[in-house]
Amino acid sequence: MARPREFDMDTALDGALDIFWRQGYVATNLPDLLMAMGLTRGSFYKAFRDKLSVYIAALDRYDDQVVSATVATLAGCDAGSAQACLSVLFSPEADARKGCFICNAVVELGPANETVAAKAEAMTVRLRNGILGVLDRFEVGEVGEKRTATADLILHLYFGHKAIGKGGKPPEDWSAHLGWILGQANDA
Amino acid sequence: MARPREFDMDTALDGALDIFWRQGYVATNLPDLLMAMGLTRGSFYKAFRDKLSVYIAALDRYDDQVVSATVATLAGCDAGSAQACLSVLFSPEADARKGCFICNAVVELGPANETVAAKAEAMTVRLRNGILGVLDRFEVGEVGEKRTATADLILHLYFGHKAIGKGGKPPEDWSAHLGWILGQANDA
DNA sequence: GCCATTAGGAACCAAATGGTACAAAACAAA
DNA sequence: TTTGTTTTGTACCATTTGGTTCCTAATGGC
Repeated sequence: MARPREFDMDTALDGALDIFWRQGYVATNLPDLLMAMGLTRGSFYKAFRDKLSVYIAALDRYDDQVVSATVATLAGCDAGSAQACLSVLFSPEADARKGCFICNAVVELGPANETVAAKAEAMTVRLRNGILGVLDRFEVGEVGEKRTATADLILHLYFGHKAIGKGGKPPEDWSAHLGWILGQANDA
Repeated sequence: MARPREFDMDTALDGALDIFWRQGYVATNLPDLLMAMGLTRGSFYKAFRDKLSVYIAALDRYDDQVVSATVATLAGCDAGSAQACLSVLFSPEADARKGCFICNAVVELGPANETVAAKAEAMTVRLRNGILGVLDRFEVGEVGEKRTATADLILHLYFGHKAIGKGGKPPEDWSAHLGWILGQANDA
């Protein structure tokens, strides 16, 4: 009935996520964004409302791809210990300088944009629940309150780990620290 | 011999630090910055080179004021345990939504500005050494390698704590977690 | 092959940005 | 009081920004 679009929506959003993740919102101007998405101005504004809405779409895509994959890995882990399952959160990454997109979004747009702040908060909760699920599965910490505290602790550590990574420190293996925390949670 | 400046340099820099810390670099336009610093365009460009140089001056001021105070508190702490001394890093703050200026700087300008990245790195090292000093003083962890790893762990936790705070979660008391980590470091 | 409909592309635009120029004012020394 | 110097404030400017317009091209149903 009409001319079909030539670009692939998922590919374009992946490109947007990558460059926003890497450079942030304002540091990515429209030409940069268009290049990363592989489309031109006309197609861009035909398919999306504006730059901010694409950023929010990238945030959603991060949720669908990265956060979901992480949570699924945590849930489906068949390793023998909580430490082994949770270590996926701290494994060295190819491009650690990108940091954590959730943290980046909170820092840059969170204070000024309620939608961004809310989505970041939701993703944070998803991660926390994923961690908590592992602790529950392995019965780390006897009582519920202690478990949630431990989950929070690991979540904080995760964010800190990502923040340091964005700062440029070479990624290290932090799984040993997990052992400490989990061991202590069981002892207490 | 000439007309003296009417504004106080330290007060102006404090204002710049506050608004940059709170809003970030790009979200703070020149009128905002001038308002926060309490001076007008002419005075601004007479006293400073440009907006970026003021941001970097604010970074230095953060180092001089906040980081130095934290390090000094850690060094001068006469409490009876490492946990008590280190808990200052996690005490609830009046305005947690500002987050950690080091992390904010790394996220927003670090990837594009080498000076900012270097200064942030230097402050990170200062904090780490401050933590390490406490561990050394209380002989937490038998060997040096273990101590530095523990210091890194606490530093990561600190950054994560600040990141969560900027996200808007109500600040909680995390000193208990310190106990776990430190206890485990001694046990291992 | 026609035609309605939509994508693609380039020229264009208004607004906001950081930064500059310059004149007036305030001060200190002589 | 005069003079030289520096601050202050306002008007102005060039550039970059995200966003719009509008024309052309391509497609699929009839």
